[in-house]
Amino acid sequence: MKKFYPKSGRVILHVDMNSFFASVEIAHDPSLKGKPLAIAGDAKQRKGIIVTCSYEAREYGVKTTMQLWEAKKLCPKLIVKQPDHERYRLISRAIFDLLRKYSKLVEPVSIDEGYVDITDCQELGNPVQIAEMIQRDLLNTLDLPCSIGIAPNKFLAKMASDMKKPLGITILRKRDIPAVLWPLPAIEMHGIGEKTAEKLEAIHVKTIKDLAHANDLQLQTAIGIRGIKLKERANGIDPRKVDPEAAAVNKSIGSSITLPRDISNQAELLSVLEKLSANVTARLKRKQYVTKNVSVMIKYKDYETITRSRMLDNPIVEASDIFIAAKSLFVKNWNGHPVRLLGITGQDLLKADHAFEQLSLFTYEKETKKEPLYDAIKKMKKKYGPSILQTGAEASHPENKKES
DNA sequence: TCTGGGGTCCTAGGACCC
DNA sequence: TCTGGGGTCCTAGGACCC
Repeated sequence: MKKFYPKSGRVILHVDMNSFFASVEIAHDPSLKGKPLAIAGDAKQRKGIIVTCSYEAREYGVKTTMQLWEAKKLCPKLIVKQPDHERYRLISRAIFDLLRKYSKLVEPVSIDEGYVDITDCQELGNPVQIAEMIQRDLLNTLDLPCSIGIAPNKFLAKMASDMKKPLGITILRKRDIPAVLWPLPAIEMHGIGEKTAEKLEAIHVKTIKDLAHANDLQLQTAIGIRGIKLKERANGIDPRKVDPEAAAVNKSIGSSITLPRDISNQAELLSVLEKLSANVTARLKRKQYVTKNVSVMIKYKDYETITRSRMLDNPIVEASDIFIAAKSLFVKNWNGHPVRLLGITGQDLLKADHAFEQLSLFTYEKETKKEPLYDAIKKMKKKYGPSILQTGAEASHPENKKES
């Protein structure tokens, strides 16, 4: 069989679900098939923006982040559904399970896209055949369309999956770069947004080709060290590995809400913070994290936004602890003006079992010197749940030894 | 009648230490 | 008697992505 790539090269797929939320709703309720459908929040709650929409809706000019009223003006027959994130998460899990049937090297990037390294999957077929199988499989078993990019690295695979939608399969080889990638405007590149595009424009970098050939020093002056990385990518260089573990680890977990109306009453705002604390706590616990840093975000009526954070002496996870930290940050930094949005984020996360090691040391040595270590451990278990791993100290306690 | 909510990564400046 | 140089940690904000 002919090889698509030299033996030394990698073969990476980027699988990108097409208008994911809308497609899930259509799969769930086939009567929506072929109709203009948009997923949007409740306009009365000031959340009326289009999150995703079906391709039929796109034909009317409906786009993501558009105001709902605007979309309805463009497409009066637009069907609108509120997002059902629970369902999307469930389906997402099924998608990645399906991908892992083809290769263990699957790295979810977001709820609806991920990379698959199929370098060592030759026995399944050539790369295009594998992509076709995956695409068919997703369509047959979950009724969901996707686009797939095939390339020797992540960046090119990502760019490739974007080129044909819906239900596309696109190969982007290194030798295709000058003809296929370089003519695109720089802002089309993954990693370049509006601001960066403007700065690049100022040094006459308008296309990906311009970026690929740009002067290093000029680039660095214009957009910093990132510029060099982006230039490498523009030249088709991207050594990042497909890392199945990467997505398994959270760096932060937060919860925020745009209030139904602007609020300047402190008691009301604090009660919102309390709910946010409970939400963050629930999610930290579900994923077995504790946090060493709490940050509060306040967006005022005029969209001015501040974030204030603080490192904590001890990692925490209880809603009451998070609320205390958030409240003190809020009270100290709120300027009294009407608030549009509040958010709380736990940053510097630790896995609860790992945090426990730190905590026991800290607590034992600094706070509860008198307390026997195994009593401290019992408290920790009560606080963080039975999921906490046994430690050497606990295992060696007489009470735990009689079985051995 | 003002773009939601979930994230990641990077940078710059100050504090502090050696 | 004006004071170098390096390193780490922490905080705030910016940019980007889906």
